[in-house]
Amino acid sequence: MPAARNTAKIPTMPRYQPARIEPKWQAWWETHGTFATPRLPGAKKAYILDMFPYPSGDGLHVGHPEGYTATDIVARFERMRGTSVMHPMGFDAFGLPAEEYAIRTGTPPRESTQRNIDTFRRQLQMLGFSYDWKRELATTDPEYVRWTQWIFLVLFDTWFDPAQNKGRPLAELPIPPEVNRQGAIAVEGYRDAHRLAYQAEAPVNWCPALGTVLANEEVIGGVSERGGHPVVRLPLRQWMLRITAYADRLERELEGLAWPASIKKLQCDWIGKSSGAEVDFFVAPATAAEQGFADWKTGRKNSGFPTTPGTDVLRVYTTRPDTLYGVTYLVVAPEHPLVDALTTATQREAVGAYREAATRKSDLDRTDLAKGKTGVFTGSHCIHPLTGQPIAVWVADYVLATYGTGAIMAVPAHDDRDFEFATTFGLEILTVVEPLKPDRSSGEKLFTGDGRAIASGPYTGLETRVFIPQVAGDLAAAGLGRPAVNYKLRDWLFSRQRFWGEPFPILHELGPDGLPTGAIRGVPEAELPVRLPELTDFRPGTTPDPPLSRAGDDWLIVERDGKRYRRETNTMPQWAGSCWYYLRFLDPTNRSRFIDPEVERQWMPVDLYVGGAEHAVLHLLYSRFWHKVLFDRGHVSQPEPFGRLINQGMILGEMEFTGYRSPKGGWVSAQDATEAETPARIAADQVEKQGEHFVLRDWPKIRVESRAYKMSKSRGNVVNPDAVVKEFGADSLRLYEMFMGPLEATKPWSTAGVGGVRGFLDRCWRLVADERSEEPALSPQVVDDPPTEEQLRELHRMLDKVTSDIPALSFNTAIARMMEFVNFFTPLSRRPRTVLEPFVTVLAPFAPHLAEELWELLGRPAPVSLALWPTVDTRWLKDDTVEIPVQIQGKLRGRVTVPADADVETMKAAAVADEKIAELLAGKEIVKVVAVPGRLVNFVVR
RNA sequence: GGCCGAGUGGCGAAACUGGCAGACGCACGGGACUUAAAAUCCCGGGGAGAGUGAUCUCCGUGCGGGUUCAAGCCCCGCCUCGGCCA
Repeated sequence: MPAARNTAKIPTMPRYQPARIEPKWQAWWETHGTFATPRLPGAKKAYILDMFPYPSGDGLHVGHPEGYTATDIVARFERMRGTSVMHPMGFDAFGLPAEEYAIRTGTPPRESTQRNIDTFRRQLQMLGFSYDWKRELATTDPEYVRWTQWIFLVLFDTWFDPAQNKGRPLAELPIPPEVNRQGAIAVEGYRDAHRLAYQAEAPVNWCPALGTVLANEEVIGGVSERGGHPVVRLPLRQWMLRITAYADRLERELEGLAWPASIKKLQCDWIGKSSGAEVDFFVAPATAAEQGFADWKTGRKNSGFPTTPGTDVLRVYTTRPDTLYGVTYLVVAPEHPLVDALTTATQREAVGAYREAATRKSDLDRTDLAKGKTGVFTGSHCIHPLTGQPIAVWVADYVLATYGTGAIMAVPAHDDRDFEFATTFGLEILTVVEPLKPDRSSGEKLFTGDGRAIASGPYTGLETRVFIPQVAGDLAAAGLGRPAVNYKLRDWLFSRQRFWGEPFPILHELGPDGLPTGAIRGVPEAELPVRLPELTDFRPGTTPDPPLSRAGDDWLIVERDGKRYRRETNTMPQWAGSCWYYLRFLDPTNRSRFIDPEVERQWMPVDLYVGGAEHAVLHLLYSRFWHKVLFDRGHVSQPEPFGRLINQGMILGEMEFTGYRSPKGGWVSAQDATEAETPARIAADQVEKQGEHFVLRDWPKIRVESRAYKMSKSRGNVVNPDAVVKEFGADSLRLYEMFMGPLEATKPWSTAGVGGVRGFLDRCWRLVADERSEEPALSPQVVDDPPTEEQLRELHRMLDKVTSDIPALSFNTAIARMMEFVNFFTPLSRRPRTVLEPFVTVLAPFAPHLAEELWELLGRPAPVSLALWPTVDTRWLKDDTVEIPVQIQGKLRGRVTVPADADVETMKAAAVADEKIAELLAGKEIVKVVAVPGRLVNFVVR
């Protein structure tokens, strides 16, 4: 009994208990279908989309909820303003990590993927996001794969018509008569060669450790982006997507998008449009070169510039045709088709060895400026089209076969790489451009900027930007060259030799001998999806032969129309599923189409797309490409999928202080630390700031480093959302992540900061709830008094700020303003209900569980999540009077209070009337008075 | 090396179009309540100096210049850090 009395002494106050109210409201929303989205939007729609996550085995990290909370706030806000909101979530579930995990543990990928998805879903639901979970999808769902494969077949059935600058059905591809004459097989070959999805024998990045071919962008510094395994180059039959055909549109149509300028620029640079000219250099025959060149030049004058170069010329691409007179040698890529023809007998051995070595290098190794240049002379010369001089032809791997024409004219005086190469091999350097303004660095032989031509025959004296079009025109007129545009963008290597991806819906015809004939056909739409076979061993092999080729004949071999076919055994890359998921969300259960056109037309485009900047280039570029193809083929109504894009910043780990211990013991100042010293973490209370740096409190001579690091398992600074929710609640996590700083900024985590916003939520609770009652009850301080003018002013200013900050995604300042509101009302013993109710309403998007609970306490019908957003009464935004600063010579010297709408004269009069100002102005001549209504008065005196 | 972004109190930050620098929060200090502590509520915090005092003066947004009546914000030149690309 005494024990019971003891516990009773500590009152069981119904404090703010997130662990109780959060699951309660999540269940309520689910059973009431609160966030279900209608098939078609009403008068106003908002499609608010997160980049869906890859469900890794580690579960959510705190970076995920940052963007997700931002979109959730906007979605909830828009809903409360009567907008039809589409806010779905799903999972990007194919891909390497799941497969690696599966191989490691022997679990089929589908099982581990499903487990990971369940974890992610649980964590997302625990945070109270207002997704319409009925629309959930995973890229691995057979019904989703079906339509991914269907879109592939659209690409397979599309050719790009350069004349119309759009993709068209293959049936509309004009077949040239000479192809037609060669028969049906030739026609099929011609069609296959024009498809947007085509096969090519290409040197690929084969990674033996991962057992797959990787895209160029997945290879970093000669090793795989994932895992850091070595990559070698091998020729292999691959599926390619002709994204280069859309390079021009992908670049130009960026313009109208509300995307960060930096992202647009990244995409633009990735596409890498350059304009310049193609120029033909006549290959000098061993004998009678001069006459041959003269004849060729005459012939060209009459015939013009041929579309494809013959074997008598070396065609180069240059962005600087104005430097033509500075060419001192030519370079062909090791893979260039003319290498053999150009190589003389004496050089054959050296060139052969060089080409062999080049196959073992990645493009990066070859083009990296930091690495030394290599090359071999072919023994041949070409004739300079304008000067008639013989120019030596070299083979060097800094020229890529896949860029431009695979050959360049080297101008060492005006190009970095040519300069380095010429210096290495002692080749001539001819200066033909000089800077317009001779600058300090003259004497340097290399000048890559624009300037004025020198030693350039008839063009001498021209400025670069005049020279280029002029010489390009002259070359074209002479049949020696033509203006040309090039892109850095390569076609997209779309096949992977892995198990855990979408199978290609492609069949390879087999001849009577059981070998492929080369003829291919798509799997009929009605037979989709092509499912992955059940494999007991899904490991990649040691050769590029894909795991699917080990499937039994029951999967591998099919018969159609009396012919035998073998299924394609490559799988699609992880990007495939994420290319179109935003479309499927709109109509996730449609069994007859990938999306209903009416649904697409009414919901698209995505109005707000939030995700990490790591997808700035690839995902966004690939999606745009697919979308444009679907647009061209009439399957979607808009040319671009994502209207407004925001990249949320990275969340770093907690701030760390690092000191350095010398091997002898004792500390070494951070700026003197070397490899010999061991870094050690130091607690925050052991350091203090001294000037620019932090030092040890006890040894102020010892500097320490202070920095926040990226969260990583190895560093042990990963913050787990489950733990944060357990300690502080989901609303606190949401609110803290939004309060940390601007959404797009990189910012360090602070657990104390989470406690801070939790404190705010506690105060919100106490503002409305009675702490002393045994059961949750309304505080007696909440009363039906009419609010005072001052209270209305406070309310409407807060409302105004929050209402304008949410669409601007300035959540940190919106929350700060709500805190001010709470600080204002907390001390009041009588808090008018008519002020608290609108507050709880605007709190709802940020801390939805708490808001629902307070709403219920206030006796209002749930859910506040769908309550009407309060209207700002602008009457209360303006004060009658304002206090404005008065400056003299721009320095603050006093303040005066004037009517808010005071004009310039009134303000001046009020300022000079101020006792102190008058005193300071006495005896001075007023030269000028600057008065900005409502802002300030500034006297300029002499 | 190139491109992009950022440097503001002890810390995260705010400052709308060039107009009172530091809102809001953390941490810290003080007070009220309490036997005490926790919790809560209230108050105070850029720096230096002067004054018994309400106050006053000077300095202050990475560094050096510039434009302007007025610069955290615009211009020129640097430094440091971060991200992406090479």
